[in-house]
Amino acid sequence: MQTENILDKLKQRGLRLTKKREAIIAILSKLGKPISAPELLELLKAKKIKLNKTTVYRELYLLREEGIANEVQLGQNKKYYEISDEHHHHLICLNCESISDVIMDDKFKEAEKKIKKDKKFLVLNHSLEFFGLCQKCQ
Amino acid sequence: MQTENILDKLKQRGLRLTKKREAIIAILSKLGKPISAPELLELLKAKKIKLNKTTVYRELYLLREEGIANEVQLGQNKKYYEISDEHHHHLICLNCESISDVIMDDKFKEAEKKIKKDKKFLVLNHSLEFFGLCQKCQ
DNA sequence: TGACAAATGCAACTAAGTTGCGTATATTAA
DNA sequence: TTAATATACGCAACTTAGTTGCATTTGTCA
Repeated sequence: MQTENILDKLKQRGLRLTKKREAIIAILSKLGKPISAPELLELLKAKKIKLNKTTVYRELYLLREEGIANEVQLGQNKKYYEISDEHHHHLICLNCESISDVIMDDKFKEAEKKIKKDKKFLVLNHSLEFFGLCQKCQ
Repeated sequence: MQTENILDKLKQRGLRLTKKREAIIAILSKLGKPISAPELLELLKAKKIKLNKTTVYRELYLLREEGIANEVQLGQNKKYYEISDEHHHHLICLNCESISDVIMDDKFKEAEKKIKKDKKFLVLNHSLEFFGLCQKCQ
């Protein structure tokens, strides 16, 4: 989703268009891969955009509420955020910690039916991450 | 793996058999599902076994080093630990937060080959968790 | 039983994330 | 253009998970 479209969507929901909000959305939108709150804070600081960590956390929460961003857990002890997009998974390099996306033809529909049948557990979503070595680090 | 077998294995590696170590291993072994360090600490306290959180963290680290326990990330902001067993995945209830195991016939061998071919990324391991509602919470 | 390494405790610390509350600002209606 | 007001933001203090350094205790084996 493009930055402009996101801002329009937020405006339609009665939310304000502030410089700081735009900056956060622009970063998430252009980055194209998950980023953590502390990393986002660093990036904003590097771009000379002053804003408090509370604001960053609240903004990320809001973007999730509005269905614009997703939270993903990538093995570290912090959460990562990315613009909601086509359903995909991640490749996480155990050496350099780089993250990239991977789209898989969904093998899970069938598995989820089986889980419902065998375990009586209703699957609403799933997370799948691959850990290993990226091309550079092999 | 049974508590006794684990203790034998540790002894063979020159590690000591203490009451506290035994208590931690017994809990992990009998529980049969992932538990977090704070939860483990609570459980030990309830059983009147006094031990410091540093010890718990160090013990969990050691058990991982020895290949006896696994660390899993389940969407919360803490890590979970379980005795290493047959490769499996987890069902996590979004309502009551209960966790259970599920074994899937592995669909990933092929997917991992494709990732190697398309992305030049070498997969060493993966994590897959299903989020939804358990039978009670539906 | 004594020596010594392994195990444990304690206190102080870091890092991620949260909460309450007061102030500032974007937006809308006049 | 301005005034009202709800949203956005900052700040300080807090919580929770996890770590580190160092001193003390304890299991094991000779």
